[in-house]
Amino acid sequence: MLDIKFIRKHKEEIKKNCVQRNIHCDIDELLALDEKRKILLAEIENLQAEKNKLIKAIQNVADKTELIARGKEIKEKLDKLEPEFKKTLEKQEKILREVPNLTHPDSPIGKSDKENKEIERYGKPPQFDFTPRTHEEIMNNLDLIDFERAAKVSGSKFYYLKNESVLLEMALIQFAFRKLLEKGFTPFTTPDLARDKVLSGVGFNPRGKETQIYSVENSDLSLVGTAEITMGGYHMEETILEEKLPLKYVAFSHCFRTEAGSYGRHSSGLYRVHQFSKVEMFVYCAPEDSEKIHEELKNIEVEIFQELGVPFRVVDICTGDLGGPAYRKYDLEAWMVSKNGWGEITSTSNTTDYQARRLNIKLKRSSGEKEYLHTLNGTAISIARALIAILENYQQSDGSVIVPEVLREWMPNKMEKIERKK
RNA sequence: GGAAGCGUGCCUGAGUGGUUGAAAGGGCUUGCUUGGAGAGCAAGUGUGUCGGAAACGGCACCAGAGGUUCGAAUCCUCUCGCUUCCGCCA
Repeated sequence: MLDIKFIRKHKEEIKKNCVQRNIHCDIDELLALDEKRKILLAEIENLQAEKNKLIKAIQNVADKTELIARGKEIKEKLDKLEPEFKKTLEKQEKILREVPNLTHPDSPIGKSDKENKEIERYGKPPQFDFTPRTHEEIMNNLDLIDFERAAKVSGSKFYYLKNESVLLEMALIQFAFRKLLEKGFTPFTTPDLARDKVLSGVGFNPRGKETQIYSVENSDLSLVGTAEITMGGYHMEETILEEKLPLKYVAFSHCFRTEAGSYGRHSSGLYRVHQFSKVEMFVYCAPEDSEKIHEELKNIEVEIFQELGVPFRVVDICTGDLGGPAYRKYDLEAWMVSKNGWGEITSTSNTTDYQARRLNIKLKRSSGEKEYLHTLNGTAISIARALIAILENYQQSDGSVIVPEVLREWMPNKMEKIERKK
């Protein structure tokens, strides 16, 4: 959420930003509601001031009937104005929540992911001297996954991992946590459900039409789509001392996505599923540090996937593809046989104070001044996507798969290769 | 899940309808005192929002949302959270 005062002062800039980010919201309507809100507020406050004076006066008067009558009048007026004020405020906030964050000046301008800009590339897409398999074929062949029975138990796009893929998942988690611990991050596991107000604070719309979020009936809880939600909510309604920043957290959680409306983007296998595990980085920092830390998060992701040894590139996400909260976003995209191209494996965003304002998280300077802090998030490893990248890039002509060297220490007997069971 | 109790400022804690934005103590800040520290003394010490160049002033806030009343931290309802007891359970 942006500061309404900022929007008042930079109306044209905000409108232009909405257009570039391909988000439709009526800024004129927003400002009109804001004006109305302020007028109503002034009226209400004047009445309340009169009321407060009356309350004091009434105590020193013998015959209270006249003043009580006046008090009743004031009350009636307030009873009319207050609901109107509330309604106006709600309308205003509804629009305000839809206004996207400002955009980093270097973010490429563009309408869709086609205009994202590649800024770095590591490794080369593998040259196979055989017909490479998709991860789905590999996993079926090596008995690493069971979609059919998951469909029976939970529905389509759910899966059981099985055999070595389970071990790989745990190895990836261990690998990611050790890496982040070395870099001074504090480890967490988080709840997999969160209150709707946390979801919307972080920037997710839990119960809208096109929501990606599963909600629990008869409760205000939803299954989290990412640990960004629980880690962003972690410090909500708090003020953090400047000297404690930055707070660097790494969290494991399960992630649940309805993938509603994703039919046009059909993909088979593990690429787009209803549930997966993820190790997520989340940072709270002072505003002046967020750009630098965003680069750090990107570089950590690069380091992780370089060590995992899969070919990938880094893209700078263009305005039309940024989503609401992000000021700037980088994705890592690995080479995938199943996509015959690049597929997203991580994403890191600088959301500046957009989430912090909604979640009411401030920092207190040593001077005593308070302001909203900045939040950032980034994927360390998203297991399903990482499995795709590893299996498809490490596959051998005989159908086996080499285990990336950095993962072997977490595998039983330092397993080097996943082979077909006898 | 059942029962009971509780939720006040940075902390402890008073306050059960009216001059309480809120006693008292602690903490913290500043000044005095001291060779220095401590003790002591004095003053100050919330947030949000609106108006204002500022000084300052209005309004709101005693978990949150509603209600009763001329008037609510105080009464009523609901929600959230915490504590204790019982039940259940990985």
